[in-house]
Amino acid sequence: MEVRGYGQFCPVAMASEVLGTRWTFLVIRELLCGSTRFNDLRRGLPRISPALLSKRLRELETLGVVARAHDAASGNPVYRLTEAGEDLRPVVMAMGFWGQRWLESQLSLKNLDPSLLMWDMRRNLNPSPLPPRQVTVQFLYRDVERGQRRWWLVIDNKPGSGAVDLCMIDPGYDVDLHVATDLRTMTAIWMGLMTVREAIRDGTLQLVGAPEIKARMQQWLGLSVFAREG
Amino acid sequence: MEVRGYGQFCPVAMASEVLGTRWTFLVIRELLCGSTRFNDLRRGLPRISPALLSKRLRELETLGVVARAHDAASGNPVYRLTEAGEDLRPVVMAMGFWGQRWLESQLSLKNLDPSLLMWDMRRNLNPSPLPPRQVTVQFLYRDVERGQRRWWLVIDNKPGSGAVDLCMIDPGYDVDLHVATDLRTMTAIWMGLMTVREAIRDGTLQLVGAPEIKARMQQWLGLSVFAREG
DNA sequence: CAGTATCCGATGCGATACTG
DNA sequence: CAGTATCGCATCGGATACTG
Repeated sequence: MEVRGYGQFCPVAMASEVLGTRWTFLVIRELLCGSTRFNDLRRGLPRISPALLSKRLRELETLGVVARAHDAASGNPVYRLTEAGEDLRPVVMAMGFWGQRWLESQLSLKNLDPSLLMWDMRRNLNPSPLPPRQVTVQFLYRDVERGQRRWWLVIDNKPGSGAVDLCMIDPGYDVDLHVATDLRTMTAIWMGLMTVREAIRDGTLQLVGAPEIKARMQQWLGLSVFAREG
Repeated sequence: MEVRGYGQFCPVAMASEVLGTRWTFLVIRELLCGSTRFNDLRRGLPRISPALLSKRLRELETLGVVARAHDAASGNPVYRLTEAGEDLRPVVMAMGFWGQRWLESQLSLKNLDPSLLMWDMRRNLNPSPLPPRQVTVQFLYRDVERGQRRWWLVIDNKPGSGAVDLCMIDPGYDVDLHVATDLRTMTAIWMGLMTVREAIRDGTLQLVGAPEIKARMQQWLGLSVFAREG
């Protein structure tokens, strides 16, 4: 049971463990979230083997859910959802809300993973509440092993941009905000199980840095899409 | 690929073939439709082996989706959905609508099965447009092998009742309406892909019998829950 | 970067038979 | 009626290594 898990805290993953063909819903979720390249998909699904990902993509292609193409510029293969694939969004969302509501307490916080959390945060971050310049936020997970303890989000928020980079090695920029917490707390916030304010009051989250960035963390931190109604 | 099919025309089955753990969504569908006993479930899932059904029920029980109890009167085991299980309805419906929309043309009409169709019709039949007395409708599928060619629905529509019986052997009552068609046509009507009126006009469906029952067939024939929006 | 190739143990699951 | 027991093949899928 344990060995076969997806190692993900995402509610879709938890629902899929019993209901779904292995990895299939998660591949679709990654595509729905906007990943298009093979190794981007692998990044969102760290435990999938390349052989199986390839197989799943071919199956979904046969089913008419995925279309394989080549990027005009780079010539790299890209995978996109067809209209039928996009239409699976309600199914995946329904699974996610159900998992969030009914499986969260059992599984969510047993499948912590800093890289998936940070990768999701990078993807959903909302730069608009941030000042219109480059912003660097450092995350320190006190309870995580040395190699994955520190992360940097570098948000290029100059007007017209909005790109977010995720680094595991110090990018060298001045840090605008230091976030220190434990992985479980940050994941719970991300899942909408608690708020930034509550975590600060509990003493499980500390913020040091620019007050205007600190104050709006709950806003620029885009929450998991399943966090709202859960 | 063919041997592993569910042999069902239900859109949930078609969607499950690729997306779901084998049989799991269909077991849930049966429970959502109101089956509670082991052999009722088997009836709605003719190709499942008893061992696998048993296994799935135990898995769903572990997951908190199904609760096993004993019928007070008979002492027989009954399986019911918990609140979490009922809450899967949106997921199953989303899968069904998706399957209906995107997989229907490929698969629906390749998985014809008279017993499943009649069993579904029995379950969803709406007696209220029928006269308030016992009504017997005979179905004749011209293209089906002798053993499954003829079916009778006996609707006890006396005030306060509403029970529907399905027979494969002549119950001996006077038949109020004779329906003669082919299996594909009747399935298409059931799926909402065509109407009774259209089938009559095409000449693929003939009705002989009481005019008031004939005229309201589209009404008393409750359609598949996926027929509406598809 | 984007996959294939190969291996092999684990399991999934269908078929059949049997039991309280 | 409501399952369990057993068998055995097929496939699934993880790990690892390799290729254009």
